[in-house]
Amino acid sequence: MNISPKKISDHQLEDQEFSINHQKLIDATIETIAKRGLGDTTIAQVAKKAMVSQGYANFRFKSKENLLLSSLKFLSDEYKNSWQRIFEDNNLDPVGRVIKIIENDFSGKIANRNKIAVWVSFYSEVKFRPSYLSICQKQDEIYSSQMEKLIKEVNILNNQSFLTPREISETYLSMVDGLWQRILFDPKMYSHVFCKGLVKKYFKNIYTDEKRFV
Amino acid sequence: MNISPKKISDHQLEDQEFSINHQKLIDATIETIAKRGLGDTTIAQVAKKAMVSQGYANFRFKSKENLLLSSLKFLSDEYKNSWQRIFEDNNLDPVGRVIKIIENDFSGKIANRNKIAVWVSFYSEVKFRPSYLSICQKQDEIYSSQMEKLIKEVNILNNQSFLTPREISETYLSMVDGLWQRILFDPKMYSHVFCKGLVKKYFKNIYTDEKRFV
DNA sequence: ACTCATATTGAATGATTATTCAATACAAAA
DNA sequence: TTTTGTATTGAATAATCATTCAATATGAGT
Repeated sequence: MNISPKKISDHQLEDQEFSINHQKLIDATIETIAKRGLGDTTIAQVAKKAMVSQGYANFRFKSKENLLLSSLKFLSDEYKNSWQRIFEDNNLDPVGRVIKIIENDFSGKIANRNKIAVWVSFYSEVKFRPSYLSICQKQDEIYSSQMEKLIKEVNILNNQSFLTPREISETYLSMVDGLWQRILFDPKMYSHVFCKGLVKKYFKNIYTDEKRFV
Repeated sequence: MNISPKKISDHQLEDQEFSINHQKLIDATIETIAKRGLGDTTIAQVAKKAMVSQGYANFRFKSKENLLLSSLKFLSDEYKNSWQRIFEDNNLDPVGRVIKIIENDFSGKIANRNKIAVWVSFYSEVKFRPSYLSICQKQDEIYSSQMEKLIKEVNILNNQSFLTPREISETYLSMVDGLWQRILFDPKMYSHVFCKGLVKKYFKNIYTDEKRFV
C-alpha cells in the first residue's frame, strides 16, 4: 500500500508544536546556551543561529521564557526516552540493565559537554523558577523510583542486604550529577571511560561476586 | 599591656580590602544571588541591601564582574578554611578526620540552601568565565589531593585494597556535589541528617570493620 | 574656622535586549 | 490572475541596568 504524500502546510502543523522552525529554534537555543551560558543567551543570537528573524522567534514562542522552557522540556524528554527504553527492554536481566543505565548516563549522546552545560544552567535556576523545577523534578522522581526498583532486584539476586535499594540508588544518582559537573570542569580528566569505570567499580564493590561490573 | 585603640580612617583600610563596606557588599551580593539567582542580581539591589548608594558599589569594586568574583572568592575561602582545619587537626586519627570532613560538608554552615544556591550559580557559569574557573579549580584540586592522601592512610589501617584512594576520593567528592544539588531541589528529603547518614553508610560499606561510620 | 583629601551620593548616560507591530512575502484556492 | 489568509520580517519601542561623574558630605590636620 502506498501512503500518499499529503501536503501539509506549516500552519497546520503549528498546533502540534512540530514544525521545522519550532525544532530549529529549540536546537539553536540549546547550542547558544551551551556556547555562551544561560545569562548571555539572547533571542537575537538564537534567531540568527536558527536562521529566522528575531521577531519570528518571539512570535513563535510567545516569549523568551517560553522558548527556554520548551528547550529544557526537549532535553528532559530526550534523556527520559533514553533510560526508559532500558527499563523496558525485556532482553536484559537486572544487572544487564544497571550496566546499560551506567553506559547511557555517560554516553556521548547524553553526557556531552554541551548538553551538560545546558543542564547545569537550568539546574542553577531551579530554585528561582518553579516552572523549571516542575519539569525536572517529575522526571527525576520517576528515574529515581525506577532505579530503586531495579536495584531491589539486583540486591535479591546477589544476596546483598547491607545497603538498601534506596541507598544504592541515591548514591548512584548523586554521583552521576557530581560527575557530570566535573566533566564540565575538566573533560579530559573526567572522560567517559573514566566515569563509567569509576561507577562500575563502585557497583563491583557492592556486588563482589558479580563479574560483569568489569 | 594595653593596646591603644588607634583610630584608623576608612580610607587607610581600603588598600587592605578590609573595610566594613567591602564586606557588607560581599555579604549583600551572596544574599541577593541566593534569593534571586545570579542572572537577576543587579548592582542596585546589592547596594540597597548593603545600604550604600549604587554608584558607590560600582566605584568600590570597579565593576559588577569584580564584585561577583570577590564574592565567589570569599565563599571559596570560607569553605577551604573549614576543611583545612580538619586536615591539620593533630588530635584526629585518619578515620576521625574522614568523619569530620563528612560532617563539615553537610554542616549548616557549609551546606545551607543559600550558599549552595550561590555555588551552583557560579559553577554553572564556569565554562564561560575563566576567572570563575581559576578560583574554583585550584581549591578543588587541593581538596581532592588532600582527601586522597587521607584515604590512603585509612585504606592501610583498614586493610582495604580493592578500591584505590583515588577511586574512593573521586566517588565521595562527586557524591557531595550531587547531594548538594539535591538539597537545592528538595531540602526536606535531603536533610543534613539524611545526607550524612547516606555518605557514612557508603564508607561503612567500604570499611566494614570500622565501627565509627555509624 | 578653614583647607584639603577622601568617601559617598544619585542623577544622567549609553548599551543591551525582549517585545511589538505594521509591512511584506508567500502559497493555496478560486 | 486575483484574492485571501498565513508566515515572516525587521525596524521601532520601551524597559532594564552597568557605569560614569559632577556635586556634596565628612572629618582630620592646621
